[in-house]
Amino acid sequence: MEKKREVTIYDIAKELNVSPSTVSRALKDHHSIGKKTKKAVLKLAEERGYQPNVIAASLRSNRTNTIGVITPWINRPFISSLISGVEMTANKQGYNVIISQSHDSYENEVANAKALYGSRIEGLIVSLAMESTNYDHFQKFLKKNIPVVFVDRVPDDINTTKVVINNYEAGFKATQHLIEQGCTRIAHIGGVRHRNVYKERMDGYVAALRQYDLTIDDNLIIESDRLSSEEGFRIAKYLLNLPERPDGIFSANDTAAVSLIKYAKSVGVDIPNDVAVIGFNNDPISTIIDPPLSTIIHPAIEMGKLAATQVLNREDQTDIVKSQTIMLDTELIVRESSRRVVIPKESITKA
Amino acid sequence: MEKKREVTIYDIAKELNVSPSTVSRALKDHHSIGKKTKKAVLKLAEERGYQPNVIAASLRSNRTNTIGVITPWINRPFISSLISGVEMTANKQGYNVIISQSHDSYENEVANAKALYGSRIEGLIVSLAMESTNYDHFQKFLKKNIPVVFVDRVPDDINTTKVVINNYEAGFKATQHLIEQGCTRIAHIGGVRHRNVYKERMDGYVAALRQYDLTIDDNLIIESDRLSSEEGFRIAKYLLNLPERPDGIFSANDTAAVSLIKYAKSVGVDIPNDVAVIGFNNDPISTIIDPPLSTIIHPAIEMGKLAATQVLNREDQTDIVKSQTIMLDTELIVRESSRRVVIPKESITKA
DNA sequence: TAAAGCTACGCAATCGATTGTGTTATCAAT
DNA sequence: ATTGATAACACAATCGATTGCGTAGCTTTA
Repeated sequence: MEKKREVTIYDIAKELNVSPSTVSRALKDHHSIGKKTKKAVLKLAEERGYQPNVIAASLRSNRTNTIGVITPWINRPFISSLISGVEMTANKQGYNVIISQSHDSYENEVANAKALYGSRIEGLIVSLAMESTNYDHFQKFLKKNIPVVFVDRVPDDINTTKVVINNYEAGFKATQHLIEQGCTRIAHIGGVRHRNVYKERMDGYVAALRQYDLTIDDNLIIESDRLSSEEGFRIAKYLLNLPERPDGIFSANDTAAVSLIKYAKSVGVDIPNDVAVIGFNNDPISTIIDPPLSTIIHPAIEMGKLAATQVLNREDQTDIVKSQTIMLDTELIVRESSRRVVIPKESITKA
Repeated sequence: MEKKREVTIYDIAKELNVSPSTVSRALKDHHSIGKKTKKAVLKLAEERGYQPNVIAASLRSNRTNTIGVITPWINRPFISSLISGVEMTANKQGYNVIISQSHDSYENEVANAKALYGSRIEGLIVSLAMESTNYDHFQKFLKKNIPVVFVDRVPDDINTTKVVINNYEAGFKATQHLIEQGCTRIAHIGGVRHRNVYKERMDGYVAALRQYDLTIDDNLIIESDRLSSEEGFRIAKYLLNLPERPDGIFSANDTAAVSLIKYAKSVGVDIPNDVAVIGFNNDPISTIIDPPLSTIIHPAIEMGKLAATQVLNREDQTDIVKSQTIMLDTELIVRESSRRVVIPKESITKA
C-alpha cells in the first residue's frame, strides 16, 4: 500500500508556478496577493483536497489551538456537564480539548499536568483532586504565561483565575431553608475541610445556625472524604441513631443525601417530618428518590463555558489582571424531602 | 516580560560541543552514542529543564500521539463512563484524548470528524449521532489508514472495528425475564430503528415473544427518537391507558422506564404486580427509583478501554483484519420493578 | 521625465527534532 | 605497517507552513 503523500502548499505552488509563500498568503487571504492568484490558489487547493498541516503551522507559530482539562473523574454528572460546557465554547472557537482525570489522586494530577504541559496546550482548566494540597505543578504554566483556570474545586493560595459557585451562600441558604421549615437540630454531612467547596458549604451552614441562634453541635458535623453512597449509609446510620436525633440534615452532595433518605425509609424515619433533608448538586437521582430531594443547583455547563471563555480570552493578553474569581449564584430547589406542612414560627425572619 | 525561550537540543548540543543529532540520539538512548556522551547529555538536559518539543517531533515523524473521540454527548452516565475508559488506556499508553460532541446532530458529527482529521489524530473512536445514517465523513480516515473504532452506536455498512454489547441477547433476556414473571402482554419502548442498538434490542424482544408464542402487537411497540424523561411520561400515559393494558414493559433505556414508573405510581398502577418493568443501562437512577428498576448492565468503562485498545493496537499494523466486531456480554439485573411473587406457569420452559 | 509610491510576489530563514549518509578515530588482525 | 572493521559522532536534508525583507514592474505625481 503506497503512502499517499498529503498535498502541501509546495505542490500547489509548483503547479501554479508561484512560490509557497504566495500560496500560504493566498490561503490566508493576505492583502498583498492579487485576486487572480488568490482565486487560482483557492481553486487548486480545493481540487487537490489540500489540508493544511496544523502541526507544521504549530511548530512555526508556536500555537497548538488546544486546551487541556484535568478533573478528578469525568463520569460524574456535574463534571461531565462541566466538560461538556468547556467543549462547546472551545469547539466554537476552533480549539481542541484534551481531557485527563486525576482519579482524585495528587500523583495523577501532577502527572497529567506534566503531560499536558509537554503537549504544549495553550490553556488549562482544572478541578482539583480531593487529595491535592500542593499546587506547584501548575506553576510552570503560569511562568510561561499559559492561563490556568480553576473550576469548582479550587486552591486558595494561588494567584490565578477561578470559576466557582457561591458555596458559602448556598450552604447558608440550604441551612436557612431547613430552619424555616422548623428544624432546630440540623446536622451537616460535609466533605474534606481542605477542599474549598466543602469548607465553604460548612461555613455557610454554621453561619446560618449562628444567625438563628441555634447551637452548633460538633457531633452533628460529619466530615467524609468520599461522600459516596456507602458513606451516606454509614453516616445515616450514625446520625439517625443518635440519642438526640437531628431533625434536619444538610448534605454537601446528593449522593449521600439520597442514601440517607433510603436508610431513613428502611428504618421508618419519616422524611421530611421526622427529618428534613437537603442535598447539593441537583443530580438526576435527586428527582427520582422518593420523596424528591431538595437540593442546590450547580450551573455546571455554564461553569464549563465560562472557564473556557476565561482561558481563551486570557491569551495574548497582558497580565494586568492576573487573578480573578468569578462566583456564580446557585439556586435553592425545594422539593418534598424538606417541605413541611408546619408553619414556621413568626419569630423567624427571612434574611 | 521577556519571552523565555525553551531549551532545545541545539542549546544542549552547543554547550556540550556535540551536534544536535547526537543529543537527539542520546536522549533516545540510541546505541551509536557513547556512554559518556549519553550521560553528559542526559545530565545537562535535566539541569536545563529540557522539554522535548512534541510539535517538532510530530512534524518530522508524522505522529501526534493523539486520538479523537466523537460522541453524541458527554454528560450522560453511559458515555462519560465510556470516555473515562478511553482516557485511562490512552493515558497509560502515552496518548492524548481529544473529545468532541455531536449533540446527536449529523452536521456536527461531520464537522467534528473534519476538525479531528485536520488535527492529525492517529485514531478515532465514535459513537454515532442519533441522526446519522450516512458515514462518508469517516472514509477519509480509513483511506489514510487511520483506525476508526465505533462503539455502542455503530453503523452496519462500514468496514471497520466495532465494540458493542449484545443488544439482541440483552433484549431477549429482558423480555424473557418478564415472560418468566408471568407477563403475557409485553410492551416495548424503543429508540429509532435505524440505530443498531435500538433495532437489535427490539429484535431480541420480538424473538423472545415468538419463542414463547406470545402475540406481537404493534400497538405495544413504541419508537421514540429521544427516550427522554418527558417522552417516558408521554409514552407511559399512552401505554397505561390502553384498553388492554400491557402487564410488562421493556424499555430501551432507564430514563424512560423510570418516568414510566413514576407515572404509574401517580395513577395507582402497581409496579410490578400490575405492570412489571425493566429498563436498560443501569443508570444510577435505576437504583434510586422505588421500586428499584430491573435493568441491563452495560460495561461502559470496559467498552471504552477496549475501544481504545483496538484503536491503539491497530496502528502500524497491516490491514489484514480490517473489520472486526467485538461483542460484549450484558447482565440482567433483576430488581423489584419486575420481580413478582407469582410462580410462572410450568408451561414456560427456560430457553 | 525622474523620483516616489504601490502592487504583487519571491527568497530564504525559521520553528525543533529526526535520520540517512557520511566521516573520523581507534583497534584488531594479518 | 597496512587494511578492514567498528565505534562514535557530525552534516545536512527534511517535515510544511510562516514571515521579514527584498525587488521587479507599473502607476502616479511634480
